[in-house]
Amino acid sequence: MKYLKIPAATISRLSIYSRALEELAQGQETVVSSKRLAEICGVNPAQIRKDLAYFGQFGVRGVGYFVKELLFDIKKILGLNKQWKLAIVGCGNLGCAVVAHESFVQQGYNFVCAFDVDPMKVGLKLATGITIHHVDRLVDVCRLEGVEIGVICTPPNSAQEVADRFREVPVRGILNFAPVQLQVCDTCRVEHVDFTVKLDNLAYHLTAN
Amino acid sequence: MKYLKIPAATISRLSIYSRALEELAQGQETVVSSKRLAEICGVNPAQIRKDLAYFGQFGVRGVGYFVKELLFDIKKILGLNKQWKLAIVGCGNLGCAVVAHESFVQQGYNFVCAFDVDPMKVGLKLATGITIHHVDRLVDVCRLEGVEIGVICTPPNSAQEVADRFREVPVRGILNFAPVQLQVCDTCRVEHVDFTVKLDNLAYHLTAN
DNA sequence: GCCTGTGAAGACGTTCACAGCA
DNA sequence: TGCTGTGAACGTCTTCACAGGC
Repeated sequence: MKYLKIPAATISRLSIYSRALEELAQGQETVVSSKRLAEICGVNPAQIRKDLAYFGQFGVRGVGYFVKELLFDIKKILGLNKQWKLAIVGCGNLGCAVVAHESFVQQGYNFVCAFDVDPMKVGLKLATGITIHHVDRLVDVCRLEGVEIGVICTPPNSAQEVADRFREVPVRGILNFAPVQLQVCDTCRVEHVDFTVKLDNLAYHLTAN
Repeated sequence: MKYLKIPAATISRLSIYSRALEELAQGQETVVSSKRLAEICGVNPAQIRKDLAYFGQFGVRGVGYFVKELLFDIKKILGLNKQWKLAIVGCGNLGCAVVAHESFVQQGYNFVCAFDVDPMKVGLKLATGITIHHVDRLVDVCRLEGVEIGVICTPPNSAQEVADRFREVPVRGILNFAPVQLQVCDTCRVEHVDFTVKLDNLAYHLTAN
């Protein structure tokens, strides 16, 4: 596996395919062609075959792909065949929404601890039962719990500080919801969920013509 | 303007540049070079110059760009020199977080109405003062308010239905937070904010080596 | 000397078209 | 016949390198 450089877009699409396959599996479908899957996901059939080809041969010529098998294989490629331990920082509406996000638990993403700066929130429990710690205890608690991925849902001006603490843990991956570019070291990967950029894209395209 | 096909990535970067310039302007900086701006945004300097070149000439050779002027120009390009009217559907944690998102108001994005299916929520007011309507009234209220962009924060299984209603309004842009591929007509543009895909990307890269 | 603006080169990703196989 | 797997063609985006101008 992974002999070649895999396009970033391929990984994102695998995630989409996995979601579509999950639907198909629930609908009792056993086989799917690249054409069919492509329609569901809104991509080119050749794209799907190429994406999969980076990782091996999963289909049967003249037939298609077995839904459950392919789903299993894609999840394995993505690293979803294990439980991930996550920490959330910032327990406002957004933080709560993220922790509660149903598809996360289902995919093996477990929030094992939560942090906030607000003394009023410290000690309270989130809906999932985890207790909110003060952000000053981030490094200790994350080490203790074996956190692998940090999620930042703080206001923009404290996001970098949080990232620095995550670095100290160390945490190897950060999902950042704050609208700022984070500075991190090479051993830490950041994925940025940026509402504003997406909205600006809409504004541009609705303005353009 | 817009003589050529503009790469989608260029538009997203303009949004990033605008954010960085906003920071610089607040820091009382009057001039910035493509090199400096590139460092802040984590891109190649030539990239910035190329991106801007699609829309005209904004800099001064030997000097750089005037921060405020460039900020103004980029905002105009993105269509942020007007107020946008948005509607939110789904007033759970995520919906509330989105409506309250500070940078939105600041950028001219105004939520003028809100909807939910839950009868317990209908009639309540959000923090910003807007009243929650039942989603059955979506088409009427959106027309009345002149909504231009719809934001979907519902669970995945009702997202398509909401998109269909938005189509009836009609709304020309949708920001979708639900983890499903929406089917819409050509005249409506969808931007998808997909947490799960981003997390899966992290999982993949933390697993890979 | 310094920094923008830009054609040309290069890297990258997607789509095509068909060989290979059930 | 039908659909996958894949080299080759194509198109797009990014980076380089330098001319142009302050």
